[in-house]
Amino acid sequence: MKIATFNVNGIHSRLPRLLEWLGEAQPDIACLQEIKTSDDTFPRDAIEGAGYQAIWHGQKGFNGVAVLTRIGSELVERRRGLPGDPDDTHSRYLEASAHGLVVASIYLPNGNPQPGPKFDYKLAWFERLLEHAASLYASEQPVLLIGDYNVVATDGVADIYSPASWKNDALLQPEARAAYRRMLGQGWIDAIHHLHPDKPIYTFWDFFRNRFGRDAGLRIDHLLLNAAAARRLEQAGVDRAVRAREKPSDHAPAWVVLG
DNA sequence: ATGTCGGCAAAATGCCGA
Repeated sequence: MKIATFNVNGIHSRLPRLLEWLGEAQPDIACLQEIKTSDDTFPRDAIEGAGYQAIWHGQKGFNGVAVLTRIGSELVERRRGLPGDPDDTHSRYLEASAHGLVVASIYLPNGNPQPGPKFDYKLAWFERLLEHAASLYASEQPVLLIGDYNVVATDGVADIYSPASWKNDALLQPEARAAYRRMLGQGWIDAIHHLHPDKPIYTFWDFFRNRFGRDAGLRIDHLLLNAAAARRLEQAGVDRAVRAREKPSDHAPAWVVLG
């Protein structure tokens, strides 16, 4: 069973790349982020043409998350949006049951510039995620919280090519890292780190300054597994070739295989 | 400070968010 996450950075512009990747990678479940579309303009027909059904939580112009599974398999929405703030208008969380798993597509706020209200929102959103994640962790069902966490866990080369030019960025700030560590402290396993602890396996390369060409990448898309899911973890990786194609997203798909 | 994208409003360029 293959479960993937892909920040597409605009599902309309990225549709050729997305369909091509679905055909090649054949994930059983795919979580998408930054679909940047209203609910009524989600490209359902094109995705069905590739053999996938979807649920989505859209938003005009920004954010937006989706969960895809193969047509005919289980896909039941459990929750859209995190509890804890009824005034939050951003579409950043979508949780589903699929293939006997609980899976959530997560688009954590970027938080730049920091300090400031956007960084405060990032930390407040993270607190809501932590609270909800604690209740999910204890599930006897396998649970996967996967997506763009917008956090570089450490300054190590497995997480970032070089922290120097990012040291003031929201993705590296101690408060964001502390929140991510608290997720791990609940017991969640960071699948890529767990299977490849010392290897640079980046998921994002900024469009600026030829950063993909120089492999100046960051690992910010994470697949967090509860104990029931981690017991079944067999493989984890990143489809970095997708980032090298024409009109790519700035992220590459990341995935796990569960037995 | 700078660079490059996607998407939007609204007239084709400037804005925001990343």
